[in-house]
Formats: sequence, structure tokens, C-alpha cells
Amino acid sequence: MDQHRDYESELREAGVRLTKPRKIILKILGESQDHPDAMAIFRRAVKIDASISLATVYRTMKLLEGLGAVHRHSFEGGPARFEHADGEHHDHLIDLDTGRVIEFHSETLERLQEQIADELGYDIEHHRLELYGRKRRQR
Amino acid sequence: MDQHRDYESELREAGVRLTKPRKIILKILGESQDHPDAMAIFRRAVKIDASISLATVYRTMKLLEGLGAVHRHSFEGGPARFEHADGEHHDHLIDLDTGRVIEFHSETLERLQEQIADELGYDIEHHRLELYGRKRRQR
DNA sequence: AATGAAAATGCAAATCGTTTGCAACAAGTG
DNA sequence: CACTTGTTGCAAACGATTTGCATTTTCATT
Ligand SMILES: [Mn+2]
Ligand SMILES: [Mn+2]
Ligand SMILES: [Zn+2]
Ligand SMILES: [Zn+2]
Repeated sequence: MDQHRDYESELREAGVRLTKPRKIILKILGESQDHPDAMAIFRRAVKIDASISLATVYRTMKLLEGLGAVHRHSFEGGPARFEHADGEHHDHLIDLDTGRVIEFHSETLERLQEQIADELGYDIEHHRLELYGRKRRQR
Repeated sequence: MDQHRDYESELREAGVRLTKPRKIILKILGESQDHPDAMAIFRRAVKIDASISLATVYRTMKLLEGLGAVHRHSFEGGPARFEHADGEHHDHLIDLDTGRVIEFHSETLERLQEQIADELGYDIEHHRLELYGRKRRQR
């Protein structure tokens, strides 16, 4: 139920200290349904504890990414954006007009990618699929 | 036959001046089979004309991208990399051990993407698919 | 609860890739 | 060849991210 519970134990297991800034950032990530960038996370964090620094947000994101607790995305143009890594894998469709990020998942697509890599003699470690599009006009 | 011939006329049509730096960069892009970044293009250009500046490389890449003459990629980590846009569309598989970029194309994959976007009510403007993997061990 | 070693923090400065202002310079037109 | 205007090189500015360092915290240990 409690989203960031898992995270905290994960951190513990990884042998990293559960500090105040980390708890706050973890909580923010757990509650975020969007894909905030470091600055957005920082802004939300400051509301909870004004002493947090942007550098710590960056350091924490890197740490969490390394632990596999968050995913980093680099959508066209902008700064890196993050999301908690507890859901199942999905890819993204970015609405070019609104900037909205829509998540989707296709098992067929995933398998096809693997098949392609396989034919090239490769094993996929990870991948990145981003569709950039606009809402189809009218009905 | 002559790869950069098309480019030069394209530039002409677009009403931009065919300057010395541009010709050189165009030639470099036409001959490149890899996906060089701005600095790599700059290094190659300097060998031809030592007076070329990195700023001009960046400006030219942006210009060419705007004209649809080159494609810009932002593979994981590194700086933007470019390639001439005269071939047919393809996606990339990046070898995590060597950094080598392998091109591939799957009509099925492309159609599947479109279908997914369609189901979400979107028209794809463009997309980005990158597979990151390692060569399958042994035979 | 007090101690101490090690890790993490905030701050400011540094770095990286890329962009930009501006004066000097070339491209293309006539 | 001359003129107009786009383009260049240079250096400084930028935005995002990282880093050095002195100061705080955490947390395992008394
Ligand atoms: Mn997502
Ligand atoms: Mn390519
Ligand atoms: Zn996927
Ligand atoms: Zn494709």
C-alpha cells in the first residue's frame, strides 16, 4: 500500500543512509504521477523542508537510478525527468501540443524489439521508445 | 550519386547561402557513415579548413536539422549526434560494450507504433526507438 | 543517552554541451 | 566591382548537472 515503504527498505538494504532529504524525495517520487525534472522535485521538496538543496536532489536521483529505484528519461529538448520504478515497464507518447506524457505498454512491441535485437545477435539490456505526436483531429 | 550534391541544391532552394563552412560540413556529413557529434564534425572540418569554428558547426547543424537535411540523436549520456537524412528511416541499436551504433528497420514495428498511437487517439509526428544491448555471447 | 567514524549535506564554484551578441567578413545580386 | 545582407569567429553567456570542501548527520557502538 504505502508506496515509499519499499523504497526505504531498499535503501537500507543497499547500505545507504536514510537521511531526511532522501526520505522527502522518496515521498515526493512516490506521490508523483507525472514525470518531474530535478527542479520540479526540488521545488516540491523545499515546501517540506526549506533547507534541501538542488545538488542533493541531483545526487539522490543518481543514487536512486543506480539502485534501480527510479527511471530517468530524456525527452526531446528538456532536462532529465524521473519517475518511480515500481510499476511495470511502459513506454511514452508525448503530446507535442500540450507536453503531456502518456504511458502505454505493448507486449507485442516488446517482443518484436527483442526479436529484432536477437536477429542482430544482441541481447537487449534496456530500450527507450518515445512517440511524439498530436491528438488526432475530430472524431 | 554524389551525396552532397542534393544537399547543396536543397540549401539553395531554402534560400540560405552556400558558404565555405557549410560546404565543408555538408561534405563531411555526406561521407560519414557513423553518427558524429558536433565536436567530431568540427575536428574533421578543421582538417579541411582550419578557420572553421565550433559555433558554426552548431549553427549549421541546427540549420540543417530545420531543413530536414540531417537528423539529430541524443543517445544515452553523450552529446547530440548527427547523420545525414537521405536514407530511409531506421532506428538504432547501441552496443553497450563498444558504443557501436547499429541501424535497423522493421516495417512491422513501425506499423505497430502507429497502431498504438492510433488507439490512444494520436497521430505520430516522429518517434525515437533505441535499443541498448550487448552482443549475445557465444554461438 | 553519549561517542565517533563515515557518509551525506549545502554551498559555491566548476564542468559540459550548446547558444548567442557583436564586430568583421564573405556570398550573391546587379 | 560595389552593395546589401547573411554568415562567421570569437568570447562570453547559458542551462543542466556535477563536484570540492567544510560542516552537519546518520547510525553503529559504548
Ligand atoms: Mn512513465
Ligand atoms: Mn542512423
Ligand atoms: Zn518498452
Ligand atoms: Zn522507427
